[in-house]
Amino acid sequence: MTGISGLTIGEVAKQAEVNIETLRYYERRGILPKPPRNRTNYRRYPEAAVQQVRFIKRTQRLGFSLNEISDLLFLRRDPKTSRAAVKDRAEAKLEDIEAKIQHLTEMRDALAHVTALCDGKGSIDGCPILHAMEGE
Amino acid sequence: MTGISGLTIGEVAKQAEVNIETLRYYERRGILPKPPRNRTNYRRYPEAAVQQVRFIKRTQRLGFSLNEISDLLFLRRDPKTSRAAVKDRAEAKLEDIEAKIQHLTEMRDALAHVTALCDGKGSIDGCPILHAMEGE
DNA sequence: CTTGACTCCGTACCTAGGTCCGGGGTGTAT
DNA sequence: ATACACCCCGGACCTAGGTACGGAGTCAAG
Repeated sequence: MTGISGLTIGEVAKQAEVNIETLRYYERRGILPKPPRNRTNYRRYPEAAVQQVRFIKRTQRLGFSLNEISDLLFLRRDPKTSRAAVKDRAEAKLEDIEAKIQHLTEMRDALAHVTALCDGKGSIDGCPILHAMEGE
Repeated sequence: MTGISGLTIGEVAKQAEVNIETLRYYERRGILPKPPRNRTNYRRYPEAAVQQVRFIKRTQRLGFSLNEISDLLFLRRDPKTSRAAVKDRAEAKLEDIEAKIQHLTEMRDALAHVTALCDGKGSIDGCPILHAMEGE
């Protein structure tokens, strides 16, 4: 590596625990700022890049998509943004997640109901689970 | 249409409330049996096809993927299959769904926690939600 | 006999979030 | 100086479950 300081893509990947390809993908998506390049066109990331990637990953774990994270990052860059705007995003996402939980809970209940019909004995012929899936 | 009886793909699609393309897709996937063709190579479905498609859709709504449904259909075709085999699939799927609910519930709690940090007042600078997403 | 709706087929496209490939250049330790 | 790890890039590939396209053939009604 040339003397100029900064982290290589491999170092960032390792520290942030993501794949190198993921970093290049985020850059293409515009979700991670393009880092400066050295003499031989290698990316040289500032130390902060690791934190930025961790932010993305943490926010993803809270249920946000990359598009939504991108949106949050734009908000963050604009000093005119109010905290309420961020809070709104968070609350909307919370509702999203609750709707998903609700949906899965309904699926679980329906499936548990169907599963309970069967004592697990006998041949498939007349299987009450399949029967339930077939009929109304 | 030629005199030979049976439903056209459009009729099945309409009755089963799916897209025509979906029926052709299921056929390619091997999840819906290939129907006989008439003189001009049009598919002529038996009446039962509508029920078969509805079975697939209902089972999907219970959380099964098309591969898993395919698997269930193979089980159903084999008279040596025990009901226990079907019940096992159903219980495994139930666990899948419960794991998903668990995961989403953790996400929801974490996000609710973060959201509660913010009173929605003030500018984005120092926003406690973003702050929480940035730090540990 | 023509028109409009329906069907055929293979293939491409879509979302989301990456991951992998291949051919090339670079950095460094021995 | 040579081996080996690292980096560059564009583009293809992956899962899942479809949906859309486009050109050609067919059907039923008027």
